[in-house]
Amino acid sequence: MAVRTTLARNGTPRRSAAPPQLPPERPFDLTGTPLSFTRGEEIFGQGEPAEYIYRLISGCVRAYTTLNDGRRQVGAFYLPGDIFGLEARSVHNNSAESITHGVVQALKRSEFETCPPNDIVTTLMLLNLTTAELHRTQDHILLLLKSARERVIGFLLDLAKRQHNQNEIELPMSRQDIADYLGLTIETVSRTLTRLETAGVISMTGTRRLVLRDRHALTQLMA
Amino acid sequence: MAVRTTLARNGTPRRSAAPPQLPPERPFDLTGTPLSFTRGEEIFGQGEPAEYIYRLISGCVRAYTTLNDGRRQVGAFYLPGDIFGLEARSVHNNSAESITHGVVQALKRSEFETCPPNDIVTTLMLLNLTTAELHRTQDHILLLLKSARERVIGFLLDLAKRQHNQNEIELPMSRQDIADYLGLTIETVSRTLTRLETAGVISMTGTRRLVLRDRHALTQLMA
DNA sequence: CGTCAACTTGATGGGTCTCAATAGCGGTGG
DNA sequence: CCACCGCTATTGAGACCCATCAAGTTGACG
Repeated sequence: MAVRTTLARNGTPRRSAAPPQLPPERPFDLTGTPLSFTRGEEIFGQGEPAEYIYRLISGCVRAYTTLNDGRRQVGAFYLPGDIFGLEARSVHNNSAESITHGVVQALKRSEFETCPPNDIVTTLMLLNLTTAELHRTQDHILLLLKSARERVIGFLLDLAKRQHNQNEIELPMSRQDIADYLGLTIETVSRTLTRLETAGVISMTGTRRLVLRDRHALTQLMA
Repeated sequence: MAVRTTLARNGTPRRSAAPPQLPPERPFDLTGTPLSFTRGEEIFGQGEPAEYIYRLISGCVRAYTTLNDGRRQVGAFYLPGDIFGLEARSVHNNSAESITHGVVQALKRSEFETCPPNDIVTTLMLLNLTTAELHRTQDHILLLLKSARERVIGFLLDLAKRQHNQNEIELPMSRQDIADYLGLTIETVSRTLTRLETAGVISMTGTRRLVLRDRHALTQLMA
């Protein structure tokens, strides 16, 4: 079995902002207290009580699970505008870390989940968001069934769509992050990118930056 | 890439009971009109409007997605007591078929989702159920990352836990179903079961029936 | 007992992992 | 400004696991 991915990280710096103070009874249109995080900082950890839901304002966040054999599975990358932390009931079964410097808004669950008057509207919104997250996770499963090339292409196309659907893509995450998201090794990710570039369908304009040269060919290669 | 799993099934028999008539405004403790399904019958299909949520009374149900290349991914097996159809927003992105003869209760979403007085309590329950389904899906991803042996063992242990946690397991589903759930081929599933039996940790007491002989060893093999 | 589907078993090849070395990049200090 | 360092990414060679193709076996049912 595969045993090599990112093992337990060396140091996990702590939160860099004051604990959140949110105005009560205001759902997602609120301008809650922004929390600032730097590269590699943990936003919440596996096993911690799930008091908040988060909306990403800027930067990029990875949600991941650490397996008992030390491997890491990245469940999702979140980009500005995305809401995360929904998978939790009472405690988080995921960890979330900031990949870049970034800002998130935190929203206290207890303040709109249980009792009226916030009631139905917010809870239905939560339900919709959670259902959307469920869809994302199911799509992720479908990606994991495919070949390495298809996984990488699927990842790039998804990222392009979420980054204003342009052909220039920023990769805020490392190769290891991508590999752990796609269930591959960094070597396979790297090789696959090289082959795609050799084939002329993408161009690497930096290790964390690339251009989709031939979207039609890319979608063809997904078959 | 893998291209061989179950292709589009030959015939899909239609529903065998009258359209559901549910007493309005009663959530999950209701005794709704039971619908009867036979082996291979479709309960709902990809793309159909998602009017109902289902609770399985007896039998076994598979939820699956058909990919454009003809492959099939089984997302979940449901056993008596399980509630399914939650992944849908307006239309189903999954199909659900009865594997055995079975009975389900259907519950109309529109009757408790939108407006009071059913409001908060039922919607919160829906939210909890959907979150639980999200967890299941995330666990499924973790299973798909492992080796064939680990996937099969994980599948068996999960099934045992859900079947009153006894050591005798019924397999209501075919090898193809298991393979499509685990992202393997039927040959690999079959071989893996044979090897586990040779190793003495399980005993096949029929093609659809087996006994866990050594749970400790099985959990060890999961690492 | 014959037929068909489901399952098992075998031989082979390919895709990805593993191990290992090299190259590139960003930061820091002389 | 450049040399050095550490970390990340790339590239290569070999091994292994699982898919594929193909044949045989079992079981259900008329």
